[in-house]
Amino acid sequence: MDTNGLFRKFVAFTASVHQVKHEFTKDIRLDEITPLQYSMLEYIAVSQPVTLSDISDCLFMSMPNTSRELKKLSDKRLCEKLAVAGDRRKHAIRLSPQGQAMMDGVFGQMEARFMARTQDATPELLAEIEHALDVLQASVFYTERPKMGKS
Amino acid sequence: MDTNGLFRKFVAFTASVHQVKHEFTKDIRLDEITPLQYSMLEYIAVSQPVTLSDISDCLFMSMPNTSRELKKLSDKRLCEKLAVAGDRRKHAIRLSPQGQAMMDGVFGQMEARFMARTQDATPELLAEIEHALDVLQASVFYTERPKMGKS
DNA sequence: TTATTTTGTTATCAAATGATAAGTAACGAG
DNA sequence: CTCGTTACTTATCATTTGATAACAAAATAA
Repeated sequence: MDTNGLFRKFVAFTASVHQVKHEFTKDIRLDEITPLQYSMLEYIAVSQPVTLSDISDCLFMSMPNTSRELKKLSDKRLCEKLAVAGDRRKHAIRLSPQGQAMMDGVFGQMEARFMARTQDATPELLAEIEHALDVLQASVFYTERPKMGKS
Repeated sequence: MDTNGLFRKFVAFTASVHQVKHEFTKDIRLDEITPLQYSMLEYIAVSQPVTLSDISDCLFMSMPNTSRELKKLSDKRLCEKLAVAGDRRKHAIRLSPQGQAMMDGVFGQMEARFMARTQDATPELLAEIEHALDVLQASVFYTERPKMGKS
């Protein structure tokens, strides 16, 4: 079968995803925040609570750099480190109310742009889009299980 | 309808795509090349021939920075600038044979990883994946038409 | 022809990011 | 308790990337 053609579609597709994601977010990044810091906030927003190691693993950043950038976010009052019961080395990282408000605003803008692209879609097409997202995430764009944590 | 749920899937999906793309490419980037330069090479490989402005527009880089980084790629003999008939300001940028060989190797590695994820898929699932890529690219992940060129 | 726009270049500077070494505190095994 | 491991921090340095100003050559318009 034409697996090579499928691979080419995969390449073109990932390029489009990168580009569209960038178009959706490029002009709504507040000052006070670098692109890397934004990606950390987005990750925290979706996966909170997280640990420093989670961020480091998922964003492919070294621990020292993760620590440094997170400190800047904490200094800006955009996220908080809470002690974790049971292991005092770890911190549960969450968005602060300000950080949550900021990310709510960002996601709101993104959602508006997303809906602008889907508003003319029929219910059938919407269902198809949702199904397509599910299929691809399950079969191709799944993320390797990171080495699991403990009990 | 649950457009909000769909948007959340969109957000999770784009995050997965970024991550998987990174996992596919992180350890096959040769020395001699920075991440930004790699993204330029990948874009050139897929869209060649391109102009400097094309790269600048599609990769959201300023012209001066695009020019600088492309010069480094040219110095490394990974791409070539050819004169364009009809407009001597423009250059048709292509991969050099060395650059093409390098990108062939990179895409080969990526394809192996892609196939590792799809080798157990039935022909029906493969068809479904292909259809899903088409649907999403047409309805959500299409890129805005940049201001068109000339005649 | 002259003026304006397009396409690209060069130079310079600041900021963001990556990499490494060294250190600390808490946990867990023996 | 001691030792090794985990989770994280601090400091430092080099590289990469982004931003801006100033320029030049070719095309296009007037």
